[in-house]
Amino acid sequence: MRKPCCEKEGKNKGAWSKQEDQKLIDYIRKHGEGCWRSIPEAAGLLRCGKSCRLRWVNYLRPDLKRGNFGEDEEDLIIKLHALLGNRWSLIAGRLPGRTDNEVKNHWNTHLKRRLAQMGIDPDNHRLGRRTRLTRPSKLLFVSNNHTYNKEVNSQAEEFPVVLLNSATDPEIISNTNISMISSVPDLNLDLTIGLPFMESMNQVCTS
DNA sequence: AAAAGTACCAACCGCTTTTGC
DNA sequence: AGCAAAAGCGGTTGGTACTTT
Repeated sequence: MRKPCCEKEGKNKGAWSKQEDQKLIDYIRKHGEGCWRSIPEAAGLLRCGKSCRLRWVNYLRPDLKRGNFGEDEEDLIIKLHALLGNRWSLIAGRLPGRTDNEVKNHWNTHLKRRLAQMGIDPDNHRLGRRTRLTRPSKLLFVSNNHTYNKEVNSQAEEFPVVLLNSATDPEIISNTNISMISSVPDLNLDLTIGLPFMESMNQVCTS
């Protein structure tokens, strides 16, 4: 049986009070983010270190943006999720002032549903069978170094970008009427993972 | 006006990874 | 190299606010 992360008897749980927040802020301003396990006692808090860290990282940090997500932020989350999956900390790292928890919550409550309504499977970012060929849409392919925009059906209806992340996706490309492939600004993602299907994408785009 | 349903998000839990000895 | 402790991460839960019936 795994030991609890810390001794929890006598510790507070649940929502943080204003006083607790202030104690943590004051302590970290004075001493910085040292050892989380020792912070509660040093700061005079009846919380475990883990809870303190979470409260600071997700809510109290001064560099947090808060508020609604902008369209550009949502686009970026969708793009990054297609590439990285549920790697929330990596995704949040690309969104200044946003936390992994915030990004995860926003994905689960807004973006996931939005994609599903568009007929896109939010888990793999692929169009569902029924919608694939019947709705005009704009597809965006992203690799480490390149992005490719593609309109399907040539009708200019504005759809948010769709990302494909599987080696089997070029099948979609060959089955649809590509009217235009154009380069869009590089995202400078600096990602280390490789996407094998991009080789065939390059062939499609240059032929 | 009240009850039921839904949406949102802060916080927790437990597993994995990293760090220090 | 191996172990334990600490930190980090992602999934899930629970409370609250809002909306619908």
